[in-house]
Amino acid sequence: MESEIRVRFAPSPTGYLHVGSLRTALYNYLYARKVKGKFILRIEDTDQARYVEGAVENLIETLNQVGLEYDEGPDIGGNYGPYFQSQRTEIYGKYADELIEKDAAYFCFCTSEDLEIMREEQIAKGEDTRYDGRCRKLSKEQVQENLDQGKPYVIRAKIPKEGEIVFFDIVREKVSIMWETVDDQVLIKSDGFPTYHLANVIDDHLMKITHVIRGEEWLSSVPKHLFLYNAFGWKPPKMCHLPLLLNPDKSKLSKRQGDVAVEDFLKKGYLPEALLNFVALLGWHSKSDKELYSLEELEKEFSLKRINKSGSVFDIEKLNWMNGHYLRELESGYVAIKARPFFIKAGFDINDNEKYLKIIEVVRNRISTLSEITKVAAPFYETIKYSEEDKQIINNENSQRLFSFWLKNIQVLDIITEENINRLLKQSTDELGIKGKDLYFPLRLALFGSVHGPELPVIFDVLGKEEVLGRLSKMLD
RNA sequence: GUCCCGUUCGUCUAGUGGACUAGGACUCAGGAUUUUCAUUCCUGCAACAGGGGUUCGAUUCCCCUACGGGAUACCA
Repeated sequence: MESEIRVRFAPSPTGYLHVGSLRTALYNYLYARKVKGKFILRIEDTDQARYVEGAVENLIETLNQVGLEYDEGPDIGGNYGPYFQSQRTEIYGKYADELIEKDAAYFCFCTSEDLEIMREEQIAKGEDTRYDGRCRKLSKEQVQENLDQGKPYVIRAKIPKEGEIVFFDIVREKVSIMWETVDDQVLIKSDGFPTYHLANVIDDHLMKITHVIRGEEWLSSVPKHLFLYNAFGWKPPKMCHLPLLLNPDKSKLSKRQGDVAVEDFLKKGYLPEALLNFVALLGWHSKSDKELYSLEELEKEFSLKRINKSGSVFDIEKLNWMNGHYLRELESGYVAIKARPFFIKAGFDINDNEKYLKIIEVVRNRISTLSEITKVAAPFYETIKYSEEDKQIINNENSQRLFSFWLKNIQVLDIITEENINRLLKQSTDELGIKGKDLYFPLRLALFGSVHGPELPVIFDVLGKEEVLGRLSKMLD
């Protein structure tokens, strides 16, 4: 089992699942499934200041809703737990000590005020703002003395001052960075918690992670991480940095310019199938021109090698189209289930399941998100309100003759079939001399409240004889 | 500012030196189907950031410039 591929999705619980994170989670998931490896969820909650109540539950809930199942994680356990970093502080402390022993890290007693002053001086001199390493020079005795006095401290990485580090990223290929541009990163904060950089390296190693697949914003941190792997004598995982998701103005996708929370998309009536498919295409493309994929198909097709390098704009127009596509193509029973909350919220009585399913079938190809569905279905549930323009058509002499004719002829019918309707349509033309728009528009207006809309037999079928009669007779007032 | 990464139609992208009059998808425009609308189908508009090389030949390789983004925290 040494060769088993293990990847992880490691979000910090700051409130909700971001669509960019969804894409990262998806790629991790897909790669794991593709190579029959393991997909792990780990919560990076080392920042106590950013703790958000309920964020983890929310994150897990959203992941469940879109169907991204993980093999190990905080709520389901696994052999490499705990999966909350906040529950692993002792582990990090131990390894930090090891780093000190190996002279790969050092105690730093600078206060945030000290740092602030240092930074201002550097800016004034036009220098780069980096920790100047003053605490590196502290002797063992001085350090011990400070420690004994109970002075607050952090532990910093003792990053090399010269030379260059070259590493290979699956997406970026060769990347090289000069050590002198890398800061002496804080590893253990003064509250005793580790920073992301330390925790992530230790956990990835302990959890036997083989591939780190994450956003591009981490690319410049890789040297810090590689430094740690090297100091510990560990083999680093393969790196794979994903191109960023962008706002329409090409800046990093943010809340300010629209929805970014997956739960909000779900609430608005985007289907998991569409969300996943759409997001999969942001940065990845199969060899073929195929763009419509189910999760299962993606699991077979996906490959890290075909991830591209440049950031992608999150184009809501295409998402809308894709969502509409799934609304039309997926099994109608499934769409009916997904649509149910929207009908309930609109106050529509959907207890008549047969009618409800018929309506779903009618309206689902007229919308791109479920949030629009009740508006389209409303004429089937509510009393129709007419505009002045509508009333003109309704009160038109021909229209009135038409309504009387249909009322009379439908009353005598046992059941309304499509044949019946077509026959009456023909009779309307033959006997009343009404045809074309003069025929269809008034009828659709009477029964559906709009001159445009579904085919007449469909409307009759959904409404049923009694309701059709009721609506027709209302026209004669 | 510094470091790193990137740059093909408006957007998502195909393309790894000749098969490119640069292909697909979304959007948009036109048409067909339909009593209407929606769906569906067809057609069209639209791009290799710029400049130097390398080469018989560059979208493809190298360099420079421009532009964009990311990172520069005791946040992740």
